[in-house]
Amino acid sequence: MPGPAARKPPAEKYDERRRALAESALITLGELGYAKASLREIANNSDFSHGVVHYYFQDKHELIVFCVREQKSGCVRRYDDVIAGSATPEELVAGFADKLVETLATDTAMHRLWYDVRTQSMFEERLREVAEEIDGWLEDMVWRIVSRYAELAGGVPAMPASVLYAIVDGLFQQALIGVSAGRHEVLGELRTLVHGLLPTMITTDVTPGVPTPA
Amino acid sequence: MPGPAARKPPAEKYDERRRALAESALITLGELGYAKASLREIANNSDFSHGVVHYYFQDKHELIVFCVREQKSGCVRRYDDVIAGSATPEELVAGFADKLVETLATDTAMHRLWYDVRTQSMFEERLREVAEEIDGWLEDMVWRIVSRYAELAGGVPAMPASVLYAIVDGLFQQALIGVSAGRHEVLGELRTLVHGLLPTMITTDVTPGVPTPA
DNA sequence: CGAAAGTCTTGACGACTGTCAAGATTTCTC
DNA sequence: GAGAAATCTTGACAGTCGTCAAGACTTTCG
Repeated sequence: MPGPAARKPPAEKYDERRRALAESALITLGELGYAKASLREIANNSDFSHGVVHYYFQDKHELIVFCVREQKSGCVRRYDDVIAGSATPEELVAGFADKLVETLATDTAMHRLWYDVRTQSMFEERLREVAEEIDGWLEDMVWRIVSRYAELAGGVPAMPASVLYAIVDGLFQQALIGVSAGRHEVLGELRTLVHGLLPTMITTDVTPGVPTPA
Repeated sequence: MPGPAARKPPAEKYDERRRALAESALITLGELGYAKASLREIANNSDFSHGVVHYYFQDKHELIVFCVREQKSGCVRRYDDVIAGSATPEELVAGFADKLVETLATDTAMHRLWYDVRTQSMFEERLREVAEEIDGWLEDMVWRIVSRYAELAGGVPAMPASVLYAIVDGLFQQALIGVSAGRHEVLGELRTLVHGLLPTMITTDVTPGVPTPA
């Protein structure tokens, strides 16, 4: 009985191939989006045939969820270097802004796909789990950035993590829409914006910030 | 030659029916989203048959664009009453927060659809025009709110319109995701958040805000 | 009333979708 | 190298989709 179950030879070979298929799929997914990326189109832009998907994945849904989770998992990790490598608040904010702008310009299609999946999760229950998981990763990432920034600047975050993330996400998404529409000047604007915004996200004296709800 | 061209009898009858069809379509569109709402499903949830769509609209795309533009056009207008009816900054911010929360709870499906269309506009060029148009409406709306708030409070907006909109939109979208997932407590949190956030969006003294990019 | 214009329903079309089974091909093991 | 296991290809399946044409029904108007 062939299939994904009962792996005998080094199961890593299987996982490796699985990952390779997912990486190929990401190209088409990022280009066409969740709804319009068919398995045949995904296979055409890769070295696989359209039938092999069901050898490595149960169905299209499992493939896409795997792809997005894998891609976003690596994306979130990239910011840890910024935190670890910054000794001053100025360094940290510059590193953060640069990374944001860099990934926005480089991985445009991947970010499009993420927002697509998150939006579809409002219509499809099956996507809700992975969307909430990744949203959590991103919120934690923003929180780590702002927390460390506050620490270096001798203050504390002025807003709860969910609010910080919502603001950064709103700005990033608007910039992504701009880049997707060909307005590449938004890249520089986003960098300037982050430089100006981060100081307002912490409290260094008695100035009150946005109170936490509930 | 029957068809949308060459209207003789009161053309308003035609427009009226067109609008009625669009309003019915919004039900299904809001429930299933842009991609999964088929013309047959749209017709099933209405008094029309699936073929009549091409009598009033050239194709599915034109129907959806018409639906979303019509819906959002009315949605944006609702905030003007808040501006006109508020005599103090506190009244304005309370009215704004209440309207946001109210429409979030009442028109959940419509907001889902809007974010869906805007996200799809990053993949489909044909959607870009209407998405940018509506984004402009919303940005103007937020700008009018904050401007009037600043005026009443004796200050000026601390950030450019695009940034104000991106922040409000980020918070609203995060709340929408929460409501769609059944976490209705985010409604109250959003209200509290807006109350705390609006004062930070204007400058009443020499405190500098976020500088405008470019 | 009756003809013409407007409105709508029905059914069909080709294209596309995810899925899967049958078998070809490759890789591994003894 | 033979046989077995793993991997992959191919082709077909049942469904769904947007579109449209043919004609039925309704309204308008002389």
